[in-house]
Amino acid sequence: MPELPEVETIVRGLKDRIVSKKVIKIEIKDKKVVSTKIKDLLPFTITNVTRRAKYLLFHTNTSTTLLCHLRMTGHFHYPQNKEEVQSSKKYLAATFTFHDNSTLTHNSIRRLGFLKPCTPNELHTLLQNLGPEPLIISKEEFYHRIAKYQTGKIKEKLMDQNVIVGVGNIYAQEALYQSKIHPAKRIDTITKTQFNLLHKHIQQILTHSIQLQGTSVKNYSHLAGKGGYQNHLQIYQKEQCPKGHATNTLTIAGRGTYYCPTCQK
DNA sequence: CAATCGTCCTGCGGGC
DNA sequence: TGCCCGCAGGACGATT
Repeated sequence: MPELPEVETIVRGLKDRIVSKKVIKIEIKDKKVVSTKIKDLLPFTITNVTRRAKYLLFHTNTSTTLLCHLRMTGHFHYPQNKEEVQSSKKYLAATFTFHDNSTLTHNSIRRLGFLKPCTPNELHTLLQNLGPEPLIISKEEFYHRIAKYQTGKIKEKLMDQNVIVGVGNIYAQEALYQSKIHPAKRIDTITKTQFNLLHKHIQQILTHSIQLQGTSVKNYSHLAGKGGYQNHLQIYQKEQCPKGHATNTLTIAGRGTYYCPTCQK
């Protein structure tokens, strides 16, 4: 469920807390989620934490970078007291101990994500097919990248990380609602004006959500608590749209999709 | 070539 | 009350 704003919030929180810290010990509890090869790097220093698409990158003072994808339910804890230490043990995948004795845990409920070391080549291979960042892409490039899939459904391509990154199920639905575009609308029936509107709304929604530290539905929380954008959702999991029309649901690319048949054409 | 399907995984909610 | 089933979904590989 973490999409761009949630991952960005987590990255900023980690950056503030662990950059320049030296990792002196790693305990791995879930080998499926956290690769034991990370231990080969010990000891190492975190030199930066960055985001690309929905991936988190932990840069180190070695040539190896730790790559993490949270998938649905991955999260991090940087506990500050005994109570937080206790809650960081739930769904624990790994604990990193720093030279100052503070700890960072990686946790995962559904265990679909991963955290693993990558050489520069491996990193390049894993990330090379990703589309452009939605907050940087121009409206012209946005149009051209999507418009070539003439027969596809618009929501499908908004969520396709090879077309444009960072937008997942929640923000795709919100952007389409605000742009008054039906999520299953064939791409070749969408006008240039509608594309421009969609581009604008995606940027506005993602920016607003980053300001509010993301959307907290179900399992997401950033390092300092819950986000605030869930209070601004207009269509996702709503029975009525903001104008009071009854919503419908349908499945697109295997994902539940809410839309307003009155507002979205 | 693009579109669709199955897979991974566990918590949760509905139904009986 | 308790159990079982199916759903939730991001990304990727296999299949159509």
